This record gives sequence, structure tokens and C-alpha cells, in this order.
Amino acid sequence: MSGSSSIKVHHIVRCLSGHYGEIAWWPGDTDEVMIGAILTQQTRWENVEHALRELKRRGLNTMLSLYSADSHEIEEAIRCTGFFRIKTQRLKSLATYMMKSHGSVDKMRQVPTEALRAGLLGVKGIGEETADSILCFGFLRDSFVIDAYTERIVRCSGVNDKRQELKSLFERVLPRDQKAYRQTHAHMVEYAKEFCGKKRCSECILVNLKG
DNA sequence: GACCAGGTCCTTG
DNA sequence: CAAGGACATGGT
Repeated sequence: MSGSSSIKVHHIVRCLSGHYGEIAWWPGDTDEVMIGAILTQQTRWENVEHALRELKRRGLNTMLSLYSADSHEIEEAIRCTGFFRIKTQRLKSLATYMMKSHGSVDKMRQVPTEALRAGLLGVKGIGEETADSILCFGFLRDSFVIDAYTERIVRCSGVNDKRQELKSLFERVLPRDQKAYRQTHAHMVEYAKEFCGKKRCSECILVNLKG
């Protein structure tokens, strides 16, 4: 919470940026980011990609189409992502929120970030990480995503704040550049997958990537 | 077969 | 509030 944590986070961000540079992350239009954000919950991205292709093949890759789609068909398309029944409900809930509260995805673009975030969090099945993913990657807002990986990485450096604290910490440290928000999150995931196996996280970032 | 994956919700203590 | 279980398929 103090300056010490800010410096550590700043250092991590700089190290990762220097190590990975600019990388492509989470392509897709706003609808597909919203869908992918739900599908990727506790699931590998490769499985999500497969499901997204399957949805697209059936013309179910938009909020509008999901709104009126047959739930069983959605379930079939996203089965490979696991939790497919509950995720189908969540997609339906998000599509319903979009329709009832805004009328279209384009209308959502006009909503201020905080209001949109509150609306998304009101949807059952959308928590902080999913909401921030949608805001950051789908609507290009300055809302940093804290996931399990990010939490694990900063913990290796002795930053033990909880997710809500981490979010504001990162948002204080990062430049006011939306692209930096996206890149930094991408770097966190990339690094964690490479070095932070659950078993031995002892080799922390400061060791693997010497500042 | 065991264990984990870019979470979230619900129930208990 | 913290902890534990449920949701489910696919890869190592």
C-alpha cells in the first residue's frame, strides 16, 4: 500500500515490458471479447478459441444472436471449455443485460467506464476479473485486469495486497495509456505461464528477468 | 489416475 | 471476512 509496493510493481512492469516487448493479445471485436471473457473463466485459452470458432460457425458469435439462441445449441458449441451449462447461462445473462439495459453493444460504448463496470458486475456470473477484461479489451477502457497470475507474480516480490488493492495500485503505477493496460496484462499471463508453475514459484521475476 | 486451467457463486464457521 | 465445494472438459 505504500511506496514500496508501487516501486516493486513498477519494476515488474518494466521488466516484463522489456523482456516481451509488444505482443498480440486478445484479438476480436467487442462481442467476441465479451463472449471469450466468460468462456475463459478457469479454462485454457486454446479451448476458448475452439469454442469461439464453433459459435461463429453457427452464427452465434454476437450478443444479439446469443440473446435469442437456443441454449442447447450454445451448450454444444462451448462444451470444450468446461462448465458449459453454467457458462451458457452466463452468456445468456450478459446478452440479456446488453439488450434490456442498453439495446445494443454500440450503445454500451457511450456508457462511462464506472457505470458500465457496475452494470457488468450486476450480471450473475460476471465478477471483477471478467468485468475488467471486457472493459479493458472489449471497450478499450482504462480498467486494469487482476487475475490469479498477476496476484501470484507480485506476491513473489512480497506484495501481498488483495485484488482490489492491486487493481488501484497498478492503475496508479501504469501510464495513462490504454494500450499499456492491455500489454501489461498480457505480459503477466505470458510470464506466469512460463515461470510460475504452481509447485515452485520460488524463482521469482527478479531472478528470471534481472531488472 | 491425479492435478490444473486467464473465475464466480453459494454456503459455513 | 476466510475457506471450501460445485461447476466440467481437456491437456500433461
